[in-house]
Amino acid sequence: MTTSGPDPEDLTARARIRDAALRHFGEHGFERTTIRGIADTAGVSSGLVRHHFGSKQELREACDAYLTKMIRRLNDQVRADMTPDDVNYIALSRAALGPYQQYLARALAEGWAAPVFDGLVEMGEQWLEEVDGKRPDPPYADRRVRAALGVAMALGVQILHRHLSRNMGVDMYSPEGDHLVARAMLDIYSHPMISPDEAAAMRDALDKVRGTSPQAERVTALRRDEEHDHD
Amino acid sequence: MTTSGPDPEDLTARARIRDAALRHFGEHGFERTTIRGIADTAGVSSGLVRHHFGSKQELREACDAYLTKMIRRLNDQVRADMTPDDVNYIALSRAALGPYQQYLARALAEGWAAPVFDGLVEMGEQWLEEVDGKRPDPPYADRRVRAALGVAMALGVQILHRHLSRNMGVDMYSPEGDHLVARAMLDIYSHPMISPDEAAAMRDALDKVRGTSPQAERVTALRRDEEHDHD
DNA sequence: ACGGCAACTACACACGTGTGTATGCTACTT
DNA sequence: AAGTAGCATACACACGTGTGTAGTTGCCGT
Repeated sequence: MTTSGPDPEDLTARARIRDAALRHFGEHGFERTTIRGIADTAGVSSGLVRHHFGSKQELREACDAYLTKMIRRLNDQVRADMTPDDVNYIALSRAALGPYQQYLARALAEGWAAPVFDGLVEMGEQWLEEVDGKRPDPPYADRRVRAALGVAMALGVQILHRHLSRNMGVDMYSPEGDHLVARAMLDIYSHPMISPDEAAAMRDALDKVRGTSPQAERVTALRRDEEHDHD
Repeated sequence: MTTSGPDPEDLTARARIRDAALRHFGEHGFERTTIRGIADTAGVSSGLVRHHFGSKQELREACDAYLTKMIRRLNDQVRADMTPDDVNYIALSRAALGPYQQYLARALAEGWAAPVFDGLVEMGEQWLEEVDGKRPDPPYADRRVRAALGVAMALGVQILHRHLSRNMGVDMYSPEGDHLVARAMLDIYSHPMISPDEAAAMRDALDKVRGTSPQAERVTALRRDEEHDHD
């Protein structure tokens, strides 16, 4: 559909604009991104951006829709040819999202791209459905909630990549950084951070107190302190 | 220091502005936040904001510094009176950050507030130092990297609270939502998502291939597909 | 060949917003 | 009582940026 661009090898202008928007939104966020900037990288005039996508808002929604479709396709594919020894579908997802990770992280952090998030949750849910069978004890919480939390945690790593890179000393997206992250993630995912008995105790405490906790006083005390010394 | 405001019960104007800025930045992000809006909620004129803090940028940095100091104090306190049965320092941190969670999440997602993040990593590192002793096997990765990843993951939940609330059906910051999240988090933290043997296999694979993986082809295939059907 | 439609551009407008400056006001000091 | 320093306000300017509109090119079907 649509006509071919000046060079058949190249993408159509509309696609180029979309890609440029993806990059700009991802790198600078929605607000700081200018339509003129997008048009510039796409090699078109700013008016054309408006011509194809009605407004800045609609352009972003188009980006979301594009990624949503991609996620859904990825979902189907994973669901289709998932083999037992191919457990680290996480790595596959990350690789597939590839250049759009940045945009995805930004958009999600800004509260948008809901369908994308939900798609990921759906994937996580399917995965949990399979994994839950191997568990001896029943899960504490609803599967969807756990899936959503898992997705949010995984995305947190992407969103905060700057801070992570700084703390690691190497860029997270460089080969070394990626390797480092993968190793650490593997370690985290394969080891419980809380022992079963501790967890049980905390669960009891959680279901019991529910309202005011002994920590509340401490917190308020902390905040009172801080008000005294000069800002 | 500084003079007392019109009402000694109230905070000084400077503090009120800072708090208002914290709220505005947290709710709407840096770009969408206007100085006039902050001044409005603080009950002062926009000029006064500029008078106290030089510019919008400096105001944000002041907010960061304020939170950094608070985090550091929290760090010290936790380090001081941490008792064995008081493992869930996470809940304490969350409670202490309280109304600033929103700001923190936004600022970190936008790449700022580096000292705050580093402070949290430091706390996580200390905690890991204690926990690592109980482990039978040596960790796969550097402690700081694991701490940083843990912090990023925990913060991801805060940053993506909107999406989580939507998927849970209740507001994450409501009592019910908080309870739900706490339960699920407890479940996640107390159960490894990957079994030890799987982890070992994946670790071997990870250290081995390193370069091109069999997934690469699949991914490119995925992306090729998507280029054909009309946008 | 020609009309029409879509792709694309250039230009201008309106508005929000950060920032600068001049001015009034209050409270404390000597 | 007067002066002075800090607190607070109002007003105006400059600039970026989203959006609207008119105009131009080029391709395709009849």
